Amino acid sequence: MFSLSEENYLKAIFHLETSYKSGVSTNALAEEMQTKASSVTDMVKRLSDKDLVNYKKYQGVKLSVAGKKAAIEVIRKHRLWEVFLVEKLGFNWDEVHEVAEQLEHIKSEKLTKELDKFLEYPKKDPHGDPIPDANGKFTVADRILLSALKKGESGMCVGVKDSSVEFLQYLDKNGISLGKEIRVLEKEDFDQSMLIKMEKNEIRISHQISTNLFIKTL
Amino acid sequence: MFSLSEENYLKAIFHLETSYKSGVSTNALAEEMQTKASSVTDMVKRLSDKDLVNYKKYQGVKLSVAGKKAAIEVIRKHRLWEVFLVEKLGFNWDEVHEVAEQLEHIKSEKLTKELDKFLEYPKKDPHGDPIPDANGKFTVADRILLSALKKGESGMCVGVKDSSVEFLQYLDKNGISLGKEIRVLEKEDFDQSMLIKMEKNEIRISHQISTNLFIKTL
DNA sequence: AAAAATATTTAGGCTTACCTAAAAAATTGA
DNA sequence: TCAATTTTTTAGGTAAGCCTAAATATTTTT
Repeated sequence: MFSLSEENYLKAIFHLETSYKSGVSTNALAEEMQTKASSVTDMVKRLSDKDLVNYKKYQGVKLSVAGKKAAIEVIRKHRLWEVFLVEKLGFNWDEVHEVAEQLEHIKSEKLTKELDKFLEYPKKDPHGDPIPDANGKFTVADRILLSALKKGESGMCVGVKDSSVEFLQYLDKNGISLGKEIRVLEKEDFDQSMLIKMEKNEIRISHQISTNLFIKTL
Repeated sequence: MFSLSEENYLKAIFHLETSYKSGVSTNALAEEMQTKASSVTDMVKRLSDKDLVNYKKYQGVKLSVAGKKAAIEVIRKHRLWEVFLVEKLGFNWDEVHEVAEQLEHIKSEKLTKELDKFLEYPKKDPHGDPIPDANGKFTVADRILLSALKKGESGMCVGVKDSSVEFLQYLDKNGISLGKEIRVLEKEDFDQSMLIKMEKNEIRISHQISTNLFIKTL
């Protein structure tokens, strides 16, 4: 079994690997883990000794097959618990992350399996991210950023890229939630801000907002 | 907040205090924690520095008010999670302890509160132990050991003293579960073994069994 | 291509929570 | 009571996971 810290590193590497194709750099990992580069080098060596990552000095890390499996298992648990918190305990989507960060480390195959069943095998977490199945399989839905839509185009809001409390509360405040249809009424060339229409409301949003909302075109 | 290890020590001291009136001894704590006496001395000093226990060299430890509050909070979470596992996820009563040992350390007041509500404020865990309320209040039901019953007396099975997998599986195998009525048909003077009647069955049980079953006389 | 800047690793320390071995205190019992 | 036994504490060490500061690689800039 893996320690809490090891699991968090594996998860972080997994997330960073989607952006950094050729190995995750020490600094990027340090940033993600909110720690110092020297601590990262320390841990990366330990993970490498356990064959959870492939690491060559000065060249960043990549998850091994075993490391990827472990990372996906943690992510699966994280997202299942998020669904539990929202669907069963009435948490709001901006309140679940911190608690799920703890729950994701509980070690019990039976617990994960039964929780999955209890929740009726959900495919997405409350932020629209896919939940890996018991074999670690999951498909990233074909979705694009709202910022990629042109004036006049529309789609359905299906996920958030940033799951921070601040962003989620901004969305709540503006009535933006998953499943709603969005139409781009105007797009400003200067700062990429948009005027969008959701149900009856017209909202002006900045580029930072539109690059953190996933849309599925119909 | 307290570390996982600190919480486990507080819980252990709490449980031992019910037997050891005048301070829990270092060796007893070491036994309970499955560790060495020297490690206990180490930790007890740390807990004392944090005013969670009162400790004087060679005189054992007692929980302070703060320590007792923390211990009860952990026990409350442990027992709520046990109820969740049995009632919602279909675990058997012999499968919940190990997982609850992990879940009891999750830190989120909201989670505990909402879980309690979701479970409809249960008063007892699957082993018949009382669940402290949000203020740490709980009443130990008036219950006695089956071994205290005399020939011809009867009562309802309301709890187990030993929650080990082995004991619980023994009970399952013999059809003994909480809520059932037990009548003492015979009691052997020599070894204190008993012949008991439960529903239609007569079962012979050893003293070790009867001293681990709690009974409520009607 | 060399200098400057940046990224990464190494060296040495710290804390928590454990360990063994030895010392000291408390208890038991002859 | 005082010697033997048991209990508890102290001393010194270990591993994980973090830190700072210094050294070394790599990359960028000129």
